[in-house]
Amino acid sequence: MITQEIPTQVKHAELVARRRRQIVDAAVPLFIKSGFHKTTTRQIAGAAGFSIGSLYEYVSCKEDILYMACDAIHAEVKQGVGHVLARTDRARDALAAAIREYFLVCHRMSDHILMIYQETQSLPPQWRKKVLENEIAITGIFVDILARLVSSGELPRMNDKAIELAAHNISVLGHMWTFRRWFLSRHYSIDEYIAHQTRFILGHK
Amino acid sequence: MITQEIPTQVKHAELVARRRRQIVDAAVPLFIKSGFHKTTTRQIAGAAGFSIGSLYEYVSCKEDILYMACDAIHAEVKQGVGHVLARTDRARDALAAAIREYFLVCHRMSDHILMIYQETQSLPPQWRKKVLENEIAITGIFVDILARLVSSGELPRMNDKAIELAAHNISVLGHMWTFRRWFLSRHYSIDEYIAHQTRFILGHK
DNA sequence: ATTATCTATAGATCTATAGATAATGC
DNA sequence: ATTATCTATAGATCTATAGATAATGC
Repeated sequence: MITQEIPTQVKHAELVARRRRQIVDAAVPLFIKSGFHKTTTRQIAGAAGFSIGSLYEYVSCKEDILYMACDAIHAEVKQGVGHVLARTDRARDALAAAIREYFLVCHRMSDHILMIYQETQSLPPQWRKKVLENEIAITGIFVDILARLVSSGELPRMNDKAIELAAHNISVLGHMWTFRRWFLSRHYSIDEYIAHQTRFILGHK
Repeated sequence: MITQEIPTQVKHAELVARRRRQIVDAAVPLFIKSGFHKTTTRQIAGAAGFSIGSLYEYVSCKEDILYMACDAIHAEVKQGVGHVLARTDRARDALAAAIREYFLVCHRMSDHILMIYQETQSLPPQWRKKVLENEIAITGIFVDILARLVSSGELPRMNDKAIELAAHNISVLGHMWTFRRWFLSRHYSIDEYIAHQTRFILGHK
């Protein structure tokens, strides 16, 4: 949880968590709309329903807010995809199902994922590192699925490096829907996109 | 050429072109290092070797500089890949060769391509549109190659939508090397990356 | 004379904090 | 009393331009 990582003078821990949630909920749409740099701390405080002074009781700088926003988005993506792993399905279709689930999450959270692509650079190194680790963790879900299917013989043999790269490819092809959406959505529905990309990933069969 | 699109009071056209090239050459490394918003117009003018006053004789606003920078980068990418098309090779290897050439351009221009991903949002709509059109033009190169190979029977039949999406995938998997480089380059050399991705794209054969 | 460049600054922000006020809980 | 919130603002920028100066070409 973010709450532990950013210092605050406020004692009541549950209040800190609540206010920070308010801050994130206020900030994300603003960052999506105007970008990090053009969004002011006053706007965020206003949208969250308190004053600029109070805002700074819960964060130490504007960058903290961006980090909390990125972290919350990644948490939601993880949660959206995570329950796919729960199904201990070993069928080859398990991969297609996981891809579908993940791509639908990317579709639903298109603006949010795009925002992370655009603003990660604005994070201080320590926060950026954490955000990139989250990205790896999400890719890791696909590494697991692929490895399982390969070892059970549902997918052709691949070495670890090939598996890892395939997992990155799946991650990125999901993101592609978000950062090329301005083009893709004019030519493909999300279902068409998923169908085509699944075929592409599984080897044009 | 950019030169025609941005108004200026300066008469001598060749001077305008030269100064704008200076501006772009000065701005790109600064944008890469600090991002668009944290780079000041003064820094750019200074790095270009003239004053802030002169800078504004050649651009009407800071965003113009970003647009010129993105445009110059895309021109270089196009040029780097374009000469692949010149070879009217119809062998199946033509695709592998084109992928290789393109991925090497992405490798060489890693920082530049990443910068475009991060800063396109900061462009005014009219400039953003042009930058995205450039992106489509580059993808178009792969559409052409794929279409040619399909129609000559070197690649299995695919409908137009599948071809177009495959071309986008190639473009984006090249970009992936730039925006996941912090991870990928620790695990794969660019040659390994190209080898794996070529196999992935051509269908895991 | 005309054109290009420079210096100095107007004007507009925006982040982060200090100090004052309001709300809470023992 | 202690804790949380608010108001007001210090301090630091930064973009873009106006007006003065230097360079160029007929």
